[in-house]
Amino acid sequence: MTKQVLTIGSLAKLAGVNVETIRYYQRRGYLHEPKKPLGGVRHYSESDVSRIHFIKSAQRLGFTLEEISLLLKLEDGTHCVEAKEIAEQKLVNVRSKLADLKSIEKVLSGLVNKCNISRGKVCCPLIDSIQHAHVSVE
Amino acid sequence: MTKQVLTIGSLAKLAGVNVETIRYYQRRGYLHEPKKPLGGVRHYSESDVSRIHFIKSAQRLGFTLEEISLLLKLEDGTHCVEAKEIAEQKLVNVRSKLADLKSIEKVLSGLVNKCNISRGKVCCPLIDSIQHAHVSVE
DNA sequence: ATAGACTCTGTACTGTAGTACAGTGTCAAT
DNA sequence: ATTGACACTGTACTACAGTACAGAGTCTAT
Repeated sequence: MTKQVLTIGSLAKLAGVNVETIRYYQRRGYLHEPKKPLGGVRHYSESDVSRIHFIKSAQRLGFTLEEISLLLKLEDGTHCVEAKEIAEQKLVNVRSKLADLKSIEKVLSGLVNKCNISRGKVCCPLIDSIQHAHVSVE
Repeated sequence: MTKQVLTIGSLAKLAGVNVETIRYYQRRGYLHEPKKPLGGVRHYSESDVSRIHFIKSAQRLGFTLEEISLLLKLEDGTHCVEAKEIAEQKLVNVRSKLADLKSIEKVLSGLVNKCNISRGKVCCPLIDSIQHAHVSVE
């Protein structure tokens, strides 16, 4: 891969994001904004592509941009412990969401089933259940 | 339970929400706004408490307010099929989120583990992994 | 009658992660 | 030399689900 010089448009295409997203990341400080050569356009490089890939991968793992920006500050690789702590925290977080979703799934499929059972009745058991049951997710 | 007359404040307390939340629901049409007696304050009833409980329960099940408002329009219980369809759609949705979270969990715990293994090394395997692996959630 | 609590109305702000767009400038090809 | 495609700057808007607040009115207890 040659060390190509990229414009914001080609960077966006390579990284698979919108130009506006790049500008947004720059505004928020997640991505540096290269100096603009007088009367010209800014140049970007492969490392900007990597950085955006990093951000996008981390987002898919459920990190917020704020958390990702923390991780990016540890990027030099000498803050393993801190990075691990952030990831562990996130893991706890993900597991709790997972548990929530599991009980939601249970309740919802129960409701849908109830609906199947009482075909033909006038009163909707689903709405009724949400109405009166203390549907809880704990 | 006596048929008490409620002010917006006591309704809020009973339903466990903020006064502003009630006003917000009214603005969005999720809750009716009772006529105001000339120079007085609006009156609410138990049925408003139920409605808010319904909304809150449905939110815990992952419905958005928009979807809940659909369900509320079917409230009379004669639209069971429609309600069921909405719930089934939501179930599909929940299951897909569940699958996503499960793979996130897997990747994340893998990363945290990697970190445990390579104690003492300078380069952080977690950041490195997110950087180079094509961490994907599919 | 006056203080304090509550209500009403309307508008603006919050966070999260961007997207949209107007107006201007620059560049490359025809 | 002009057209078309980008780039730049700055601002405003989006969704979602509320929260906050100012300024006015009203109700209740003392």
